[in-house]
Amino acid sequence: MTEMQDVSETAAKERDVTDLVLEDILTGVLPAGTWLKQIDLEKRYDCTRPEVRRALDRLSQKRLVEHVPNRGYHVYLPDGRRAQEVSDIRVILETAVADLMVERATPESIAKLRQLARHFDQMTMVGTVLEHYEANLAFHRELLLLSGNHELVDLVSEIRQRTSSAPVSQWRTRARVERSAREHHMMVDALEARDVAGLKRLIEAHIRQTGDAAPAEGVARQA
Amino acid sequence: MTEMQDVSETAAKERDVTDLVLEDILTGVLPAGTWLKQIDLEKRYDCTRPEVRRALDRLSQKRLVEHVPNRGYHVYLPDGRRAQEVSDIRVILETAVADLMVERATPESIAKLRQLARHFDQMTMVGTVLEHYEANLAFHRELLLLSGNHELVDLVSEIRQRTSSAPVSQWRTRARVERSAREHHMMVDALEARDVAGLKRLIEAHIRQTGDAAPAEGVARQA
DNA sequence: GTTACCAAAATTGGCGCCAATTTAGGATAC
DNA sequence: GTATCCTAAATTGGCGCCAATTTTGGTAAC
Repeated sequence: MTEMQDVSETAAKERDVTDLVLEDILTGVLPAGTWLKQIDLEKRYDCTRPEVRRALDRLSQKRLVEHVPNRGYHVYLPDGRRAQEVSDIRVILETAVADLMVERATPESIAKLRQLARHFDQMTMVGTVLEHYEANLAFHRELLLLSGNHELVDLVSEIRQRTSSAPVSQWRTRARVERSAREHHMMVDALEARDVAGLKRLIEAHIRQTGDAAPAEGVARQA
Repeated sequence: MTEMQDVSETAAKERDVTDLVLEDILTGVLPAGTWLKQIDLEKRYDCTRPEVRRALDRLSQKRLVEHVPNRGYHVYLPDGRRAQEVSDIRVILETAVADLMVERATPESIAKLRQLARHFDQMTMVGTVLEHYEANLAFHRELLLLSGNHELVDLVSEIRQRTSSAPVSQWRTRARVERSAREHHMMVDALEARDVAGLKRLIEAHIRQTGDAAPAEGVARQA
């Protein structure tokens, strides 16, 4: 089992326990399969028993941890099929509104997206895993926000968390991260050029993390 | 405020409190805006205080009730824009996999869908609001299941609950319900005829509850 | 040496009490 | 007669204790 000493984060004292546990799962501090003992969490986050139980209940509702009656809670083991299905859903949702995003993009929103893409670049160099993760989240939130559908933004943020360890562990390789950073800028380019088809292709490749986003440049000249 | 007497449902005694409250919200027993006092719920469902609080916390995570600190929980007021956005999301998701559904449909699955559609018809005549609601849910679950994406099935079931009172209250009109029943059968027809475009059109009209199942070329049109 | 059983330690989870905050009603002052 | 303040009732919500179940370690029997 993983070490579970009290880390005494006085700065993070006031934040919600659920978020703290969530962060530690997403950043890989609590690896998949780990049994989350209530006493350990109580000490680790310096909180009370009911707070721990509320957090665990919420996370099990979000399907991030599994609850086994009279046995406890443990972090979900990576499920290849489920991860694939979540990716499929994200591709459907995020490409479906590509035309809306292009339609509603303004110079101001494009500038903001560029800034967020650059911020992600910076976090690649200096920044914790969590800051990096949140920078990525912020970029995609802002991009989706262009669709005008706030529920969609929240929903994607939600299901994105469902494949916890998989994407974060993939980020461990620097090559992968650097390509993600480049793809962010390419998406903003496609948006600026009002290239819907190219944007869709980029989004799909970005989510699937496959290499083939090749013919984006060629189509970009149209419109 | 609504009456909150103990209904003494001995049959439903063993079920989870969360589901019981959820049902009462979805069926309109607890109308939008109602303040859910913990003491009342305790008596109504014959359960303990912690159980009530867990249920309320879960429902507020699902965004079905709103939590106001030191004030309590109340059923979310209907939000037209949000309902519209959820509908848009459902249209995107359910039409996106129409081709997969046609591709994977077998004589057996079509027969099962027919049976579920007929079951919905029956519940139109004899059956409580809840049974009716669940019959509808069962049909759509089975239909979506054809896509092979289990996560998608769960996700749609989830977001379907986010517009609680709106769809159920619309069901109050008999004409609306009867058209829904007819549309179910038409969907199975389209599935059997392997008519992907027609199926998509039907699904969109069914979700949007608009009469025109004619020319819906785009996927996610927004007002 | 291995297996089965029993007991002790640990962990989960149900439940109720009490403090803190809010709300409503009444009394008093203007 | 009305507005304001103050008090009392009601409600929320934090917290800890204890019973029930599981796990683990040791011992004895085969």
